[in-house]
Amino acid sequence: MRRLKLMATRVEQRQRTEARILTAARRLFGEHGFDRTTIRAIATEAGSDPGLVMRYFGSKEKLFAQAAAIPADGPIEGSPKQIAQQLTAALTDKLADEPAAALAALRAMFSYPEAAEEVRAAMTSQQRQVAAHLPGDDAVLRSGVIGALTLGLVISRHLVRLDGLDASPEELIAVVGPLIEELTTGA
Amino acid sequence: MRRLKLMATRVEQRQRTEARILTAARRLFGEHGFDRTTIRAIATEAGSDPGLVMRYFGSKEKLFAQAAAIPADGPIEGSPKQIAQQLTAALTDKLADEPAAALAALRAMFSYPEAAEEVRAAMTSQQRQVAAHLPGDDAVLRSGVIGALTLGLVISRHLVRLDGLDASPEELIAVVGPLIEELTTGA
DNA sequence: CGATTCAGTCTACAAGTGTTGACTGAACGG
DNA sequence: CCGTTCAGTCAACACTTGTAGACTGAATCG
Repeated sequence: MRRLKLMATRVEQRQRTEARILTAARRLFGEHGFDRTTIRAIATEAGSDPGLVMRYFGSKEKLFAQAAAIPADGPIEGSPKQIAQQLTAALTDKLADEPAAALAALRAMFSYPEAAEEVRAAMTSQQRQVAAHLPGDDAVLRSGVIGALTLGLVISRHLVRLDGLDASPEELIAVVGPLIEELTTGA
Repeated sequence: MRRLKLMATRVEQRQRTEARILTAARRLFGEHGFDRTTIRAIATEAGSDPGLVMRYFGSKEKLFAQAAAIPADGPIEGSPKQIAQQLTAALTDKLADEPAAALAALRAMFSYPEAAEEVRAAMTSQQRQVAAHLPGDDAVLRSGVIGALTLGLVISRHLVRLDGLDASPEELIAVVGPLIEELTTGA
């Protein structure tokens, strides 16, 4: 083994660098949005080079697509009350920590059309699943309101940092949970 | 009167041109956000010239500040139920038409810090007013949720154009109204 | 070991940006 | 009527951006 302990094999090195770039990209896209985040800034934060970022990810748009993929929620099924519980649990997660990738997508959504489509697709898909299991002829509308409420809460807490929403996730759920249950059952 | 009927006095001409620029700015800022809207595009849409836009408004940021001012809602007062009614009425307006200025502020909010502060200020001010009139020791939290719900609905309807929220304002209010009343009274 | 691949660096370019300043002609005020 | 003001136009600037390509040296492989 001629290799020093600080060195690594090429594939390891490549993976590490790509990972560092992706992490930096998520953080910066999430903090400043798509347009205000430059390839140069990402490269600097990752301790790398703009040219390398381009070679590894092809373009700024492709890098964003990889960095800002929205993690899908689990499947939705069961009775309205069970669905309410699943939605509430998912919301608790979203309120608890700040998923950098989703934040990047959310922040970019309003200035970068592709990101808007990403968010739209994620919300529409979930909404359809939910609506299919709800009673009442306004099920689609009610599930849409659930989506809007969720979106508003996440944005208000993580992006706007609205006063009053900086409570613990449990306190928030104590207030919002009943609303969601009401929306699912249609009372 | 030497002046032709198509011509106008200087102040008239100036006011007209400024108005055309502001209208164009609102539309483009609202549609594409702050960064992706160029002074050149605004000038072209207004049938004017970039240099003129600069001379009249000083800078792109100042133009945005004038174009994207958020109209304040009326004062909030009365019993919780009255407040719920006032909030619901204000929400109906926001859902009915698309106020170009507010949309511009909303869309820019996530990539342009000054716009975020504008939205934050508007929401915080309203939230404080509301919370002061609500019962319960979680009044601040509940009024925050009202703000988040409102924000989520406006964004989902006008910016994301989520399926299911394209109902008439009355249908939407029929679903959301009870939630707001519940949040104000604290049931 | 010798040839090749490839991670990483550096420089340069073409396009687009906000912004400035000079210029033109018509409206204005005395 | 003449000098001044000012709306509107045009061309250029300084700068930043994404991106491409040449180059270097170490890891890889037969």
